[in-house]
Amino acid sequence: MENVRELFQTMTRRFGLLNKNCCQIGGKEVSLVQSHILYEIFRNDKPSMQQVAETLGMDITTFSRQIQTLVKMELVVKTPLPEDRRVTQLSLTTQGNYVAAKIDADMNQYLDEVFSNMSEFEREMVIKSIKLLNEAMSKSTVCCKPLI
Amino acid sequence: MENVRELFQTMTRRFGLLNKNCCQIGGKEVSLVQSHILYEIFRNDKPSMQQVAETLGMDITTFSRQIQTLVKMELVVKTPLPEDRRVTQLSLTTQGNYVAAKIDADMNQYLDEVFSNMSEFEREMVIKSIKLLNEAMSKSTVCCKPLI
DNA sequence: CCTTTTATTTGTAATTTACAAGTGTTTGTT
DNA sequence: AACAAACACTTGTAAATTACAAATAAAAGG
Repeated sequence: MENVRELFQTMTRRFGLLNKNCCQIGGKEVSLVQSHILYEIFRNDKPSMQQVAETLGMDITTFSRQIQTLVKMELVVKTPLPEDRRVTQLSLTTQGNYVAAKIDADMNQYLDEVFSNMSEFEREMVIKSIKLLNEAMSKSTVCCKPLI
Repeated sequence: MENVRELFQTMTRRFGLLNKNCCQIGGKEVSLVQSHILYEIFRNDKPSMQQVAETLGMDITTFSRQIQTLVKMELVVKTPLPEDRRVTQLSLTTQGNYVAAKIDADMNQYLDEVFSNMSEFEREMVIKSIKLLNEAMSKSTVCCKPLI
């Protein structure tokens, strides 16, 4: 069997590199971590700080500071949860939404381009595989539990 | 078509998380970036600074400082290339080799576990898909050129 | 030679990170 | 109701990581 780790290392590195470059939108410079945060707020409905921090595997104090930055950048808004005022709900501003959507679109465009180098059959196989992989990883006991 | 980006985002995040946790070996604490550097030196034969930095998409000055750290940790050795003394060849010390090999083994063990949740057929499909994906990404013009 | 290019390093300063300790809020116990 | 414990989040602080600009040192080109 070939070197499986190498395949994965190459793949994840390529995605990491991509993300690094694709986050300067409309005057706002967004870091890789910040784009991940925006993405999570984008796809969840008013998640709490803890929720997002845990999903991203970030230390909560680090996360707190990142959110402060994003609030200053006017991309994110914090509102206390009425039922439990310890909890902070996160949501995107109009601008934050725009930035998140733009990153999403760029990302999808890139993926489209990548897939354009494949046949229909291959494309479906790859997508099926990624799904399988995600499921299998979520079942693993080694580390990085499900988290979604 | 489903949300392809979401699949990829989840996948790469899971791998990122994994790497974060799997790098404390024999008294040495190795960061994610450092483990990537060790890996590249591990699998290439005496690569130059530039070579590795470019592969990892790192700024050369940042890379230079990381290498300084790894040299201090006695995991990496720098030797000037005789034919061109501007160039620095990188190699692993015995200890560096041990650390890199240990991370590699851990990583492979994790992947084995992940694959154990699949059938033989699925496993082959997934591996084939990752290969396809790497090829397709290397052909993309958007960003992050081949790099290997 | 002497200028230019190339590979790497340092000056500097901002950003990111995380441990420990703190604040404010809710829950549980009596 | 009162108080301790648990919880969600924030700050103090200090180290690690990052990257631009400028410096060094070696090779290549004219």
